[in-house]
Amino acid sequence: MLATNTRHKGHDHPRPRSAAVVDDIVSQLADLGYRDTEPRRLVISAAAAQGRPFTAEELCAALPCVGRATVYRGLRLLVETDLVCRVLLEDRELRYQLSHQGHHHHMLCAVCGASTDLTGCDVEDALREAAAAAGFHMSGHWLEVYGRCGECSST
Amino acid sequence: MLATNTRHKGHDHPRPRSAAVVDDIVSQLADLGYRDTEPRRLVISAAAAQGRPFTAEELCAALPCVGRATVYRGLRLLVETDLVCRVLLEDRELRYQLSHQGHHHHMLCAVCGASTDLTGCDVEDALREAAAAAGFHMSGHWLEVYGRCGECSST
DNA sequence: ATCCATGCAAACCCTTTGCAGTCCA
DNA sequence: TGGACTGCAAAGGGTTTGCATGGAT
Repeated sequence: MLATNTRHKGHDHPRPRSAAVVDDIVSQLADLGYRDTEPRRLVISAAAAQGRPFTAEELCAALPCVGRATVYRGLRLLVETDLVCRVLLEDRELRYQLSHQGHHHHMLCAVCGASTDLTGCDVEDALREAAAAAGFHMSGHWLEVYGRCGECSST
Repeated sequence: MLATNTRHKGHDHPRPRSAAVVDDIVSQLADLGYRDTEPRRLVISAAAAQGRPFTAEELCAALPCVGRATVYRGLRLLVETDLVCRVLLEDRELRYQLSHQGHHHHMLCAVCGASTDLTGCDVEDALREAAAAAGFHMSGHWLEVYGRCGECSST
């Protein structure tokens, strides 16, 4: 559990990386017509501060000053706008994480809980072909990969 | 919705296919030390009668004489013993279906709701390799394929 | 005769919603 | 200023659990 807590609203000194991330997300939301509000920024900031996929409940706990409904609404908005993606653990627990945009999948470490993007893999095409071979027209899919990340494998 | 309602305990005439399925499952459960009870058979039978992935709630509705808790417990037991597998729809609704055993995935038709097994596809190896390339040791995965089945594509 | 399995209802967890007040644009 | 956003608390749905009863082995 890294204590990677991000200082929010540090508009004076060289701001922590995550502040830029928050600004970026807020501006993307603004482009879509969504308002820039304090609670919203807090949600985004807390989400960005998480080192690994988090639950809505964890965000609520991390933001005692923000209403639970606001956290959920914020999260939903972020998912809908593709800024945050959902991650499903093996036990079907639903978690979230900032999206690195574009279609990709996650490799979830059972030990440390970290999520690593799975890219450069054409599973998708293989899937589509296999489905087509069975006369099925694939339009989407859901994939999660479980196991151990490099660090946790070596220890 | 076929009215493929199985006569339970019809040990007289040539029994419907599903009765054999039920007997088979019950005996597998027996081997594991689980009792052969009427409610349990009803749950299995109802599950076998479904033409496509079903929800726990649907089973409850189909079995008004069986307690809701019993349906849920039965379903859980069947999943744990690998006799029934879970299916996750795009909207994250959880459904179930009798397992055709062995590892496989499902192609879910958005139109008719049918589920077809996806086999003869080495997605798994491709995945494992792609993960390994990133230093990740894959031990499991979750995959659902969404789209239209052959029949629904042609219409 | 055991102990597992059942049924009911209440408890639970997670998420959404209604509504009045607040605040950005 | 108006409409979006927020917070609270209450409602919601889907699933699990406690406990006394019933039934399989």
